[in-house]
Amino acid sequence: MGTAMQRTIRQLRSEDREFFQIAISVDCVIFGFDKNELKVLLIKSDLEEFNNQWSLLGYLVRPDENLDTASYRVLKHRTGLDDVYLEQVYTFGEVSRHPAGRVISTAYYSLINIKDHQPMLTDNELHWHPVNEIGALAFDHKTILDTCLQRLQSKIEDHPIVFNLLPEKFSLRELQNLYEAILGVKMDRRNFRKKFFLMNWLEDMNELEQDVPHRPGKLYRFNATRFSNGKKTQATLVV
Amino acid sequence: MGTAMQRTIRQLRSEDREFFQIAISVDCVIFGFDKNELKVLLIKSDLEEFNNQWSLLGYLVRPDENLDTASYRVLKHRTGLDDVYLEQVYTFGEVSRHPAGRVISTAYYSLINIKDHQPMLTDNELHWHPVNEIGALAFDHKTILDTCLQRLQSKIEDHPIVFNLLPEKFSLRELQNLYEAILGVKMDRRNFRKKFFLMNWLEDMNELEQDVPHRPGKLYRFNATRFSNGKKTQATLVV
DNA sequence: GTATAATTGTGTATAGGTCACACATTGGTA
DNA sequence: TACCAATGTGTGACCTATACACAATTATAC
Repeated sequence: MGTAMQRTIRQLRSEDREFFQIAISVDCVIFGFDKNELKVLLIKSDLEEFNNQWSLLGYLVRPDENLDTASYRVLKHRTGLDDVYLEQVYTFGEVSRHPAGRVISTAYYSLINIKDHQPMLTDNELHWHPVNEIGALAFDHKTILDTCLQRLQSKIEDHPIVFNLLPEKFSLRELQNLYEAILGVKMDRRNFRKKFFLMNWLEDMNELEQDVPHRPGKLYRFNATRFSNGKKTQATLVV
Repeated sequence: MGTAMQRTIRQLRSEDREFFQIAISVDCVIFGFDKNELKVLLIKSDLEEFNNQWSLLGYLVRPDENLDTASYRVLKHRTGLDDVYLEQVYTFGEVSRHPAGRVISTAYYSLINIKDHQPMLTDNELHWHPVNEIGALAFDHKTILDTCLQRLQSKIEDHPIVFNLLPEKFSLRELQNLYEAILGVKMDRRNFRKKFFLMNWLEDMNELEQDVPHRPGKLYRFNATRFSNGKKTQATLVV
Protein backbone atom coordinates (compact mmCIF):
# COMPACT_ATOMS: atom_id res chain seq x y z
CA MET A 1 0.00 0.00 0.00
CA GLY A 2 1.77 3.11 -1.12
CA THR A 3 0.09 5.47 1.26
CA ALA A 4 1.30 8.82 2.40
CA MET A 5 1.43 7.36 5.90
CA GLN A 6 3.99 4.84 4.86
CA ARG A 7 6.04 7.20 2.78
CA THR A 8 5.93 9.47 5.74
CA ILE A 9 7.29 6.81 7.97
CA ARG A 10 10.37 6.42 5.84
CA GLN A 11 11.08 10.04 5.25
CA LEU A 12 8.80 12.08 7.33
CA ARG A 13 10.36 15.50 7.10
CA SER A 14 11.15 15.77 3.46
CA GLU A 15 7.99 14.58 1.78
CA ASP A 16 4.28 15.03 2.06
CA ARG A 17 4.40 18.69 2.89
CA GLU A 18 0.64 18.72 2.69
CA PHE A 19 0.50 16.99 6.05
CA PHE A 20 2.52 19.66 7.74
CA GLN A 21 -0.06 22.39 7.55
CA ILE A 22 -1.60 21.67 10.89
CA ALA A 23 -0.43 23.23 14.13
CA ILE A 24 -1.08 21.54 17.44
CA SER A 25 -1.70 23.29 20.71
CA VAL A 26 -2.60 22.45 24.28
CA ASP A 27 -5.31 24.23 26.22
CA CYS A 28 -5.39 24.03 30.00
CA VAL A 29 -8.51 24.29 32.09
CA ILE A 30 -7.03 25.33 35.43
CA PHE A 31 -9.49 24.76 38.23
CA GLY A 32 -9.32 26.35 41.65
CA PHE A 33 -11.60 26.48 44.68
CA ASP A 34 -12.27 29.67 46.57
CA LYS A 35 -15.15 31.04 48.63
CA ASN A 36 -17.06 27.82 48.11
CA GLU A 37 -17.02 28.20 44.35
CA LEU A 38 -15.25 26.23 41.66
CA LYS A 39 -13.26 28.65 39.55
CA VAL A 40 -11.27 28.54 36.36
CA LEU A 41 -8.31 30.67 35.37
CA LEU A 42 -8.87 32.61 32.13
CA ILE A 43 -6.96 35.15 30.11
CA LYS A 44 -8.33 38.07 28.19
CA SER A 45 -8.09 37.54 24.47
CA ASP A 46 -6.50 40.42 22.62
CA LEU A 47 -7.67 39.27 19.23
CA GLU A 48 -10.01 41.27 17.10
CA GLU A 49 -12.07 38.19 16.36
CA PHE A 50 -12.69 37.66 20.05
CA ASN A 51 -12.81 41.19 21.28
CA ASN A 52 -13.07 41.27 25.04
CA GLN A 53 -13.74 37.59 25.33
CA TRP A 54 -11.95 35.33 27.73
CA SER A 55 -10.08 32.22 26.74
CA LEU A 56 -8.32 29.26 28.27
CA LEU A 57 -4.59 29.19 28.69
CA GLY A 58 -2.96 27.53 25.75
CA TYR A 59 0.09 27.46 23.60
CA LEU A 60 1.43 25.76 20.53
CA VAL A 61 3.33 22.53 21.04
CA ARG A 62 6.99 22.62 20.04
CA PRO A 63 8.35 20.00 17.71
CA ASP A 64 10.74 18.73 20.36
CA GLU A 65 8.48 18.52 23.39
CA ASN A 66 6.02 15.92 24.53
CA LEU A 67 2.37 16.83 24.60
CA ASP A 68 2.25 16.53 28.38
CA THR A 69 5.37 18.61 28.68
CA ALA A 70 3.78 21.40 26.69
CA SER A 71 0.90 21.37 29.08
CA TYR A 72 3.15 21.55 32.13
CA ARG A 73 5.00 24.38 30.49
CA VAL A 74 1.80 26.40 30.09
CA LEU A 75 0.94 25.80 33.71
CA LYS A 76 4.36 26.73 34.98
CA HIS A 77 4.38 29.83 32.86
CA ARG A 78 0.96 31.02 33.95
CA THR A 79 0.86 30.00 37.58
CA GLY A 80 4.46 29.49 38.58
CA LEU A 81 3.49 26.04 39.85
CA ASP A 82 5.21 22.75 39.22
CA ASP A 83 3.99 19.47 40.50
CA VAL A 84 0.32 20.03 39.86
CA TYR A 85 -2.37 17.53 39.03
CA LEU A 86 -2.81 17.41 35.28
CA GLU A 87 -4.97 15.14 33.17
CA GLN A 88 -5.49 14.96 29.45
CA VAL A 89 -9.14 14.93 28.47
CA TYR A 90 -9.88 15.27 24.78
CA THR A 91 -8.53 16.57 21.50
CA PHE A 92 -10.54 19.11 19.55
CA GLY A 93 -9.90 18.92 15.86
CA GLU A 94 -12.64 20.68 13.93
CA VAL A 95 -11.24 22.27 10.80
CA SER A 96 -12.78 25.64 11.51
CA ARG A 97 -12.29 25.84 15.25
CA HIS A 98 -9.54 28.44 14.93
CA PRO A 99 -10.23 31.52 12.82
CA ALA A 100 -6.70 31.96 11.51
CA GLY A 101 -5.81 28.45 10.42
CA ARG A 102 -5.80 24.79 11.23
CA VAL A 103 -4.98 24.25 14.88
CA ILE A 104 -5.80 21.01 16.61
CA SER A 105 -5.84 21.37 20.36
CA THR A 106 -5.52 18.83 23.13
CA ALA A 107 -7.32 19.82 26.31
CA TYR A 108 -6.01 19.18 29.80
CA TYR A 109 -7.39 20.16 33.13
CA SER A 110 -5.43 20.78 36.26
CA LEU A 111 -6.31 21.22 39.89
CA ILE A 112 -4.41 23.72 41.96
CA ASN A 113 -4.69 25.12 45.44
CA ILE A 114 -5.73 28.63 44.61
CA LYS A 115 -3.92 30.11 47.58
CA ASP A 116 -0.58 28.93 46.23
CA HIS A 117 -1.28 30.90 43.13
CA GLN A 118 -2.36 34.26 44.51
CA PRO A 119 1.04 35.97 44.10
CA MET A 120 0.95 35.45 40.33
CA LEU A 121 -2.31 37.30 39.97
CA THR A 122 -0.40 40.51 39.45
CA ASP A 123 -0.56 39.50 35.81
CA ASN A 124 -3.61 41.59 35.15
CA GLU A 125 -4.73 39.72 32.07
CA LEU A 126 -5.42 36.65 34.18
CA HIS A 127 -8.50 36.20 36.32
CA TRP A 128 -10.30 33.50 38.21
CA HIS A 129 -13.89 33.09 37.07
CA PRO A 130 -16.61 31.12 38.83
CA VAL A 131 -17.36 28.20 36.54
CA ASN A 132 -21.09 28.66 36.99
CA GLU A 133 -21.05 32.21 35.71
CA ILE A 134 -19.20 31.64 32.48
CA GLY A 135 -21.15 32.31 29.31
CA ALA A 136 -19.31 32.49 26.00
CA LEU A 137 -15.58 32.06 25.65
CA ALA A 138 -13.29 32.61 22.69
CA PHE A 139 -12.79 29.85 20.11
CA ASP A 140 -14.48 26.61 21.16
CA HIS A 141 -13.21 27.08 24.68
CA LYS A 142 -16.63 26.89 26.28
CA THR A 143 -17.03 23.41 24.86
CA ILE A 144 -13.58 22.51 26.10
CA LEU A 145 -14.38 23.82 29.54
CA ASP A 146 -17.64 21.87 29.69
CA THR A 147 -15.92 18.69 28.57
CA CYS A 148 -13.23 19.04 31.21
CA LEU A 149 -15.76 19.81 33.93
CA GLN A 150 -17.69 16.67 33.04
CA ARG A 151 -14.51 14.63 33.23
CA LEU A 152 -13.68 16.13 36.60
CA GLN A 153 -17.17 15.36 37.86
CA SER A 154 -16.95 11.72 36.95
CA LYS A 155 -13.34 11.36 38.04
CA ILE A 156 -13.96 12.48 41.61
CA GLU A 157 -16.54 9.75 42.06
CA ASP A 158 -13.76 7.17 42.20
CA HIS A 159 -10.47 8.95 42.63
CA PRO A 160 -9.12 11.09 45.44
CA ILE A 161 -8.01 14.06 43.39
CA VAL A 162 -10.00 16.92 44.90
CA PHE A 163 -7.36 17.24 47.59
CA ASN A 164 -5.24 19.06 45.02
CA LEU A 165 -7.72 21.92 45.24
CA LEU A 166 -7.44 22.28 49.02
CA PRO A 167 -4.74 23.36 51.45
CA GLU A 168 -2.88 20.54 53.14
CA LYS A 169 -5.14 20.67 56.16
CA PHE A 170 -8.86 21.09 55.76
CA SER A 171 -12.09 20.46 57.58
CA LEU A 172 -14.74 18.03 56.49
CA ARG A 173 -17.02 20.96 55.87
CA GLU A 174 -14.57 22.43 53.35
CA LEU A 175 -14.26 19.07 51.67
CA GLN A 176 -18.02 18.71 51.39
CA ASN A 177 -18.40 22.25 50.06
CA LEU A 178 -15.88 21.38 47.40
CA TYR A 179 -17.71 18.25 46.30
CA GLU A 180 -20.94 20.19 46.22
CA ALA A 181 -19.37 22.95 44.13
CA ILE A 182 -17.93 20.55 41.59
CA LEU A 183 -21.00 18.38 41.27
CA GLY A 184 -23.57 21.13 41.64
CA VAL A 185 -25.57 19.21 44.22
CA LYS A 186 -26.31 19.40 47.92
CA MET A 187 -25.34 16.46 50.07
CA ASP A 188 -26.34 15.17 53.45
CA ARG A 189 -23.69 16.02 56.01
CA ARG A 190 -23.98 12.88 58.08
CA ASN A 191 -23.83 10.55 55.13
CA PHE A 192 -20.92 12.44 53.60
CA ARG A 193 -18.85 12.13 56.77
CA LYS A 194 -19.74 8.50 57.22
CA LYS A 195 -18.61 7.59 53.72
CA PHE A 196 -15.36 9.47 53.92
CA PHE A 197 -14.40 7.71 57.11
CA LEU A 198 -15.31 4.42 55.50
CA MET A 199 -12.97 5.26 52.62
CA ASN A 200 -10.16 5.67 55.11
CA TRP A 201 -8.37 8.34 53.10
CA LEU A 202 -8.22 10.97 55.79
CA GLU A 203 -5.74 11.36 58.56
CA ASP A 204 -6.88 13.19 61.66
CA MET A 205 -4.45 16.02 62.43
CA ASN A 206 -5.75 16.49 65.96
CA GLU A 207 -6.05 20.17 65.27
CA LEU A 208 -9.02 22.49 65.04
CA GLU A 209 -9.95 25.18 62.57
CA GLN A 210 -8.86 28.70 63.48
CA ASP A 211 -10.70 31.97 63.08
CA VAL A 212 -14.14 30.61 62.40
CA PRO A 213 -17.03 32.44 64.09
CA HIS A 214 -18.51 29.27 65.50
CA ARG A 215 -17.48 25.93 66.84
CA PRO A 216 -14.36 24.91 64.92
CA GLY A 217 -14.17 21.59 63.14
CA LYS A 218 -11.32 19.11 63.19
CA LEU A 219 -8.64 19.31 60.53
CA TYR A 220 -7.67 16.39 58.33
CA ARG A 221 -5.24 15.74 55.56
CA PHE A 222 -5.30 13.31 52.67
CA ASN A 223 -3.26 10.20 53.23
CA ALA A 224 -2.26 8.68 49.89
CA THR A 225 -0.89 5.55 51.53
CA ARG A 226 -4.29 4.69 52.86
CA PHE A 227 -5.68 5.17 49.38
CA SER A 228 -3.32 2.74 47.71
CA ASN A 229 -3.47 0.22 50.53
CA GLY A 230 -7.14 0.76 51.11
CA LYS A 231 -9.46 -2.15 51.34
CA LYS A 232 -11.74 -1.93 48.39
CA THR A 233 -15.09 -1.00 49.77
CA GLN A 234 -17.88 -1.09 47.28
CA ALA A 235 -19.25 2.19 48.51
CA THR A 236 -19.11 4.97 46.00
CA LEU A 237 -17.39 8.11 47.09
CA VAL A 238 -20.08 10.62 46.50
CA VAL A 239 -23.39 10.59 48.28
CA MET B 1 2.15 39.19 25.56
CA GLY B 2 3.89 38.71 22.22
CA THR B 3 3.76 34.96 22.11
CA ALA B 4 4.08 32.74 19.11
CA MET B 5 0.53 31.60 19.83
CA GLN B 6 -0.79 35.06 19.36
CA ARG B 7 1.31 35.83 16.34
CA THR B 8 0.08 32.57 15.01
CA ILE B 9 -3.47 33.60 15.48
CA ARG B 10 -3.02 36.65 13.32
CA GLN B 11 -1.06 35.02 10.57
CA LEU B 12 -1.00 31.37 11.08
CA ARG B 13 0.28 30.13 7.79
CA SER B 14 3.07 32.49 7.00
CA GLU B 15 4.97 32.68 10.28
CA ASP B 16 6.25 30.39 12.95
CA ARG B 17 7.26 27.64 10.64
CA GLU B 18 8.82 25.89 13.58
CA PHE B 19 5.36 24.94 14.75
CA PHE B 20 4.54 23.18 11.52
CA GLN B 21 6.94 20.33 11.90
CA ILE B 22 4.51 18.02 13.58
CA ALA B 23 2.26 15.62 11.71
CA ILE B 24 -0.96 14.41 13.23
CA SER B 25 -2.53 11.03 12.67
CA VAL B 26 -5.46 9.00 13.89
CA ASP B 27 -5.19 5.38 15.00
CA CYS B 28 -8.28 3.20 15.18
CA VAL B 29 -8.70 0.28 17.50
CA ILE B 30 -11.38 -1.68 15.71
CA PHE B 31 -13.02 -4.19 17.99
CA GLY B 32 -15.04 -7.16 16.90
CA PHE B 33 -16.58 -10.17 18.64
CA ASP B 34 -16.31 -13.66 17.25
CA LYS B 35 -16.27 -17.16 18.72
CA ASN B 36 -16.71 -15.71 22.19
CA GLU B 37 -13.54 -13.69 21.93
CA LEU B 38 -12.98 -9.97 21.71
CA LYS B 39 -10.84 -9.27 18.67
CA VAL B 40 -9.06 -6.33 17.16
CA LEU B 41 -8.30 -5.66 13.52
CA LEU B 42 -4.59 -5.23 12.80
CA ILE B 43 -2.43 -4.74 9.75
CA LYS B 44 1.01 -6.09 9.09
CA SER B 45 3.64 -3.39 9.20
CA ASP B 46 5.91 -3.34 6.19
CA LEU B 47 8.52 -1.15 7.82
CA GLU B 48 12.03 -2.30 8.49
CA GLU B 49 11.87 -0.88 11.99
CA PHE B 50 8.89 -3.05 12.79
CA ASN B 51 9.65 -6.10 10.79
CA ASN B 52 6.76 -8.51 10.93
CA GLN B 53 5.00 -6.67 13.69
CA TRP B 54 1.35 -5.80 13.64
CA SER B 55 -0.03 -2.34 14.01
CA LEU B 56 -3.31 -0.51 14.37
CA LEU B 57 -5.02 1.06 11.43
CA GLY B 58 -4.07 4.68 11.13
CA TYR B 59 -3.48 7.48 8.74
CA LEU B 60 -2.31 11.05 8.68
CA VAL B 61 -4.96 13.73 9.10
CA ARG B 62 -5.45 16.02 6.15
CA PRO B 63 -5.35 19.76 6.64
CA ASP B 64 -8.91 20.13 5.48
CA GLU B 65 -10.62 17.36 7.39
CA ASN B 66 -11.90 17.15 10.94
CA LEU B 67 -10.20 14.77 13.30
CA ASP B 68 -13.33 12.64 13.57
CA THR B 69 -13.69 12.63 9.82
CA ALA B 70 -10.19 11.28 9.42
CA SER B 71 -11.07 8.47 11.75
CA TYR B 72 -14.22 7.60 9.83
CA ARG B 73 -12.22 7.69 6.65
CA VAL B 74 -9.79 5.09 8.00
CA LEU B 75 -12.66 2.88 9.06
CA LYS B 76 -14.44 3.16 5.76
CA HIS B 77 -11.26 2.47 3.87
CA ARG B 78 -10.34 -0.59 5.90
CA THR B 79 -13.69 -2.17 6.59
CA GLY B 80 -16.03 -0.71 4.02
CA LEU B 81 -18.35 0.25 6.86
CA ASP B 82 -20.06 3.57 7.47
CA ASP B 83 -22.21 4.28 10.41
CA VAL B 84 -20.13 2.57 13.03
CA TYR B 85 -19.70 3.37 16.67
CA LEU B 86 -16.59 5.49 17.09
CA GLU B 87 -15.21 7.18 20.19
CA GLN B 88 -12.13 9.27 20.70
CA VAL B 89 -10.05 8.13 23.64
CA TYR B 90 -6.67 9.76 24.03
CA THR B 91 -3.92 11.56 22.17
CA PHE B 92 -0.42 10.14 22.24
CA GLY B 93 2.21 12.79 21.85
CA GLU B 94 5.60 11.53 22.98
CA VAL B 95 8.36 13.05 20.93
CA SER B 96 9.97 9.73 20.13
CA ARG B 97 6.91 7.58 19.62
CA HIS B 98 7.41 7.44 15.86
CA PRO B 99 10.82 6.41 14.56
CA ALA B 100 10.82 8.62 11.49
CA GLY B 101 9.67 11.95 12.87
CA ARG B 102 7.27 13.79 15.06
CA VAL B 103 3.80 12.34 14.74
CA ILE B 104 1.13 12.98 17.33
CA SER B 105 -1.68 10.47 17.14
CA THR B 106 -5.23 10.59 18.39
CA ALA B 107 -6.64 7.19 19.24
CA TYR B 108 -10.21 6.12 18.58
CA TYR B 109 -11.91 2.83 19.09
CA SER B 110 -14.81 1.50 17.17
CA LEU B 111 -17.18 -1.39 17.58
CA ILE B 112 -18.31 -3.32 14.57
CA ASN B 113 -20.31 -6.41 13.95
CA ILE B 114 -17.60 -8.68 12.66
CA LYS B 115 -19.92 -10.53 10.33
CA ASP B 116 -20.60 -7.36 8.36
CA HIS B 117 -16.92 -7.12 7.75
CA GLN B 118 -16.05 -10.60 6.58
CA PRO B 119 -16.12 -9.80 2.86
CA MET B 120 -13.29 -7.27 3.23
CA LEU B 121 -10.96 -9.82 4.72
CA THR B 122 -9.68 -10.59 1.26
CA ASP B 123 -7.20 -7.85 2.01
CA ASN B 124 -4.56 -10.25 3.21
CA GLU B 125 -2.61 -7.74 5.22
CA LEU B 126 -5.53 -7.38 7.59
CA HIS B 127 -6.34 -9.86 10.32
CA TRP B 128 -8.50 -10.14 13.39
CA HIS B 129 -6.50 -10.92 16.51
CA PRO B 130 -7.86 -12.03 19.87
CA VAL B 131 -7.17 -9.16 22.23
CA ASN B 132 -5.96 -11.51 24.92
CA GLU B 133 -3.26 -12.97 22.76
CA ILE B 134 -1.61 -9.79 21.62
CA GLY B 135 1.94 -9.24 22.78
CA ALA B 136 4.02 -6.50 21.21
CA LEU B 137 2.75 -4.21 18.49
CA ALA B 138 4.56 -1.68 16.32
CA PHE B 139 5.10 1.89 17.59
CA ASP B 140 3.32 2.50 20.90
CA HIS B 141 0.29 0.68 19.59
CA LYS B 142 0.14 -1.80 22.45
CA THR B 143 -0.25 1.10 24.86
CA ILE B 144 -2.92 2.59 22.63
CA LEU B 145 -4.76 -0.70 22.48
CA ASP B 146 -4.63 -1.12 26.26
CA THR B 147 -5.88 2.40 26.79
CA CYS B 148 -8.80 1.88 24.43
CA LEU B 149 -9.68 -1.45 26.00
CA GLN B 150 -9.80 0.15 29.42
CA ARG B 151 -12.06 2.86 28.11
CA LEU B 152 -14.33 0.27 26.54
CA GLN B 153 -14.47 -1.67 29.80
CA SER B 154 -15.54 1.30 31.81
CA LYS B 155 -17.89 2.61 29.15
CA ILE B 156 -19.98 -0.54 28.97
CA GLU B 157 -20.72 -0.31 32.68
CA ASP B 158 -23.07 2.59 32.01
CA HIS B 159 -23.77 2.77 28.31
CA PRO B 160 -25.48 0.38 25.94
CA ILE B 161 -22.80 0.24 23.28
CA VAL B 162 -21.93 -3.43 23.14
CA PHE B 163 -24.88 -3.99 20.81
CA ASN B 164 -22.71 -2.58 18.05
CA LEU B 165 -20.62 -5.73 18.30
CA LEU B 166 -23.58 -8.08 17.85
CA PRO B 167 -25.96 -8.91 15.03
CA GLU B 168 -29.32 -7.22 15.25
CA LYS B 169 -30.87 -10.23 16.94
CA PHE B 170 -28.99 -12.05 19.66
CA SER B 171 -29.61 -14.32 22.61
CA LEU B 172 -28.97 -13.41 26.19
CA ARG B 173 -26.23 -16.00 26.25
CA GLU B 174 -24.39 -14.24 23.43
CA LEU B 175 -24.77 -10.93 25.22
CA GLN B 176 -23.38 -12.35 28.41
CA ASN B 177 -20.47 -13.99 26.61
CA LEU B 178 -19.67 -10.62 25.12
CA TYR B 179 -19.63 -8.86 28.47
CA GLU B 180 -17.48 -11.60 29.88
CA ALA B 181 -15.05 -11.35 26.98
CA ILE B 182 -14.68 -7.60 27.28
CA LEU B 183 -14.36 -7.50 31.03
CA GLY B 184 -12.43 -10.73 31.44
CA VAL B 185 -14.71 -12.01 34.19
CA LYS B 186 -17.31 -14.72 34.65
CA MET B 187 -20.80 -13.68 35.62
CA ASP B 188 -23.76 -15.37 37.18
CA ARG B 189 -26.35 -16.19 34.55
CA ARG B 190 -29.42 -15.56 36.64
CA ASN B 191 -28.22 -12.23 37.96
CA PHE B 192 -27.13 -11.12 34.50
CA ARG B 193 -30.54 -11.80 33.02
CA LYS B 194 -32.33 -10.19 35.91
CA LYS B 195 -30.36 -6.96 35.58
CA PHE B 196 -30.80 -6.72 31.85
CA PHE B 197 -34.52 -7.04 32.12
CA LEU B 198 -34.48 -4.42 34.85
CA MET B 199 -32.63 -2.08 32.50
CA ASN B 200 -35.41 -2.48 30.00
CA TRP B 201 -33.17 -2.11 26.99
CA LEU B 202 -34.13 -5.32 25.26
CA GLU B 203 -37.03 -6.04 23.04
CA ASP B 204 -38.23 -9.61 22.81
CA MET B 205 -38.34 -10.70 19.16
CA ASN B 206 -40.49 -13.76 19.87
CA GLU B 207 -38.06 -15.83 17.90
CA LEU B 208 -35.71 -18.59 18.85
CA GLU B 209 -32.08 -19.25 17.99
CA GLN B 210 -31.51 -21.52 14.99
CA ASP B 211 -28.95 -24.25 14.48
CA VAL B 212 -27.81 -24.65 18.03
CA PRO B 213 -27.24 -28.22 19.26
CA HIS B 214 -29.38 -27.79 22.35
CA ARG B 215 -32.45 -25.99 23.57
CA PRO B 216 -32.51 -22.64 21.68
CA GLY B 217 -32.76 -19.37 23.54
CA LYS B 218 -35.03 -16.47 22.76
CA LEU B 219 -33.77 -13.68 20.53
CA TYR B 220 -33.77 -10.04 21.54
CA ARG B 221 -32.72 -6.77 20.02
CA PHE B 222 -31.55 -3.54 21.55
CA ASN B 223 -34.23 -0.91 21.80
CA ALA B 224 -32.68 2.56 21.92
CA THR B 225 -36.00 4.21 22.71
CA ARG B 226 -36.23 2.30 25.92
CA PHE B 227 -32.72 3.41 26.77
CA SER B 228 -33.43 7.10 26.38
CA ASN B 229 -36.85 6.91 28.01
CA GLY B 230 -35.75 4.41 30.58
CA LYS B 231 -36.50 4.99 34.19
CA LYS B 232 -33.19 5.53 35.86
CA THR B 233 -32.65 2.47 37.95
CA GLN B 234 -29.75 2.71 40.27
CA ALA B 235 -28.54 -0.74 39.44
CA THR B 236 -25.24 -0.94 37.66
CA LEU B 237 -25.24 -2.76 34.41
CA VAL B 238 -22.58 -5.30 35.01
CA VAL B 239 -22.79 -7.95 37.64
C1' DG C 1 -39.33 -43.41 20.15
C1' DT C 2 -36.71 -43.22 24.03
C1' DA C 3 -32.86 -41.85 26.73
C1' DT C 4 -29.30 -38.63 27.13
C1' DA C 5 -26.83 -34.30 26.84
C1' DA C 6 -26.71 -29.49 26.82
C1' DT C 7 -28.58 -25.43 27.63
C1' DT C 8 -32.48 -22.26 28.77
C1' DG C 9 -35.45 -20.13 32.10
C1' DT C 10 -36.74 -19.05 36.72
C1' DG C 11 -36.85 -17.23 42.61
C1' DT C 12 -35.23 -16.57 47.18
C1' DA C 13 -32.56 -15.34 51.13
C1' DT C 14 -28.73 -12.76 53.05
C1' DA C 15 -25.62 -9.17 53.44
C1' DG C 16 -24.33 -4.68 52.42
C1' DG C 17 -25.04 0.04 50.56
C1' DT C 18 -28.11 4.21 50.03
C1' DC C 19 -30.69 7.59 51.86
C1' DA C 20 -33.52 10.35 54.88
C1' DC C 21 -33.70 12.27 59.13
C1' DA C 22 -32.98 15.10 64.73
C1' DC C 23 -30.63 16.41 68.71
C1' DA C 24 -26.97 17.26 71.96
C1' DT C 25 -22.29 19.56 72.06
C1' DT C 26 -18.93 23.09 71.36
C1' DG C 27 -16.81 27.43 70.85
C1' DG C 28 -17.49 32.32 69.62
C1' DT C 29 -19.82 36.48 70.28
C1' DA C 30 -22.75 40.00 72.17
C1' DT D 1 -24.48 34.46 80.87
C1' DA D 2 -27.43 33.74 77.00
C1' DC D 3 -27.51 33.15 72.29
C1' DC D 4 -25.84 31.79 67.74
C1' DA D 5 -23.89 28.86 64.37
C1' DA D 6 -21.80 25.41 63.40
C1' DT D 7 -19.87 20.43 64.58
C1' DG D 8 -20.45 15.59 65.69
C1' DT D 9 -23.12 11.53 66.03
C1' DG D 10 -26.91 6.73 64.99
C1' DT D 11 -30.87 4.34 63.29
C1' DG D 12 -34.36 2.46 60.30
C1' DA D 13 -36.48 1.71 55.66
C1' DC D 14 -35.46 0.62 51.21
C1' DC D 15 -32.81 -0.98 47.50
C1' DT D 16 -28.95 -3.56 45.32
C1' DA D 17 -25.51 -7.26 45.07
C1' DT D 18 -24.56 -11.83 45.35
C1' DA D 19 -24.79 -16.72 45.92
C1' DC D 20 -27.17 -20.55 44.78
C1' DA D 21 -30.57 -25.32 42.43
C1' DC D 22 -33.92 -27.38 39.73
C1' DA D 23 -37.40 -28.07 36.17
C1' DA D 24 -38.33 -27.37 31.11
C1' DT D 25 -36.92 -27.60 26.37
C1' DT D 26 -34.67 -28.98 22.17
C1' DA D 27 -31.22 -31.75 19.54
C1' DT D 28 -28.97 -35.92 19.11
C1' DA D 29 -27.57 -40.71 19.47
C1' DC D 30 -29.10 -45.11 19.87
